[in-house]
Amino acid sequence: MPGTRDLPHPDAASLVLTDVLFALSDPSRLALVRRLAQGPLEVAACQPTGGEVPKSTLSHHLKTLREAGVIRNVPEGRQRYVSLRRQDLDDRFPGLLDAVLGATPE
Amino acid sequence: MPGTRDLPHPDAASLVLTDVLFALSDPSRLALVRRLAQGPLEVAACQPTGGEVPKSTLSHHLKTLREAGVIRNVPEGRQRYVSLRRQDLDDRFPGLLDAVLGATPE
DNA sequence: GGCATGGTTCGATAATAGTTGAACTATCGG
DNA sequence: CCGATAGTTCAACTATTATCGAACCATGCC
Repeated sequence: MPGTRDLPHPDAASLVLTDVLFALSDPSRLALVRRLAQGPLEVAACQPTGGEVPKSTLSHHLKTLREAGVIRNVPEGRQRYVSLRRQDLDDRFPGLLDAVLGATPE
Repeated sequence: MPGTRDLPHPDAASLVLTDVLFALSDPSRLALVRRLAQGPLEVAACQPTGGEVPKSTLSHHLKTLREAGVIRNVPEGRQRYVSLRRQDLDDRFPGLLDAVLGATPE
């Protein structure tokens, strides 16, 4: 029975602001979100540019972002696609994502 | 020599996004920021409505917000005035504060 | 089936953050 | 000067979060 690999995602209406802010408050997670703003990535491609991070560490950050409702993580064949829940975030917290992504890096 | 009671505040240009997001990611701190959006308060008035919190705990939260550049905390006679650094935040991270304050509480 | 691939989950440990009482500092009113 | 007031800082403890190896689980290909 396929589909057992689906991970739980909060639905758009129940996103909690402080959870989202916390998920975005980590520099490595925020950097990933910026990259996801340009399009979905498979998990392996979520590695920070330059440095290698253990799979388990990366997976943990993905979990934090997913449980806050910032990203979606769906199985696709042997891999998984990670994408930004842009529309859901915009619906729930209008302007928030734009403000975060629009801020100058430093 | 008065003025020794001044606490350090980061200047507007050097605010760090992840620090601001982290400071706002705590429910009790965010609740305080919402109240400060309506005007400055003395520290004693920063107590959460209803429950009493030890002074040291409140002071710690104020420190987190101040060091992130979210609030200003200035001595005024025997007390201190706490205010939201709205203009500085708007300059540095346009739209962020509005999005956070505009979000429906739940 | 057997095995490599792509990832999550578990468990342990290290690091960071929150909570609080007590000590301390500064100011104002007698 | 003395005491009360308004808050910060310190130090100790607890709780949450981050990191990472190892175990585990599906999937796809041979």
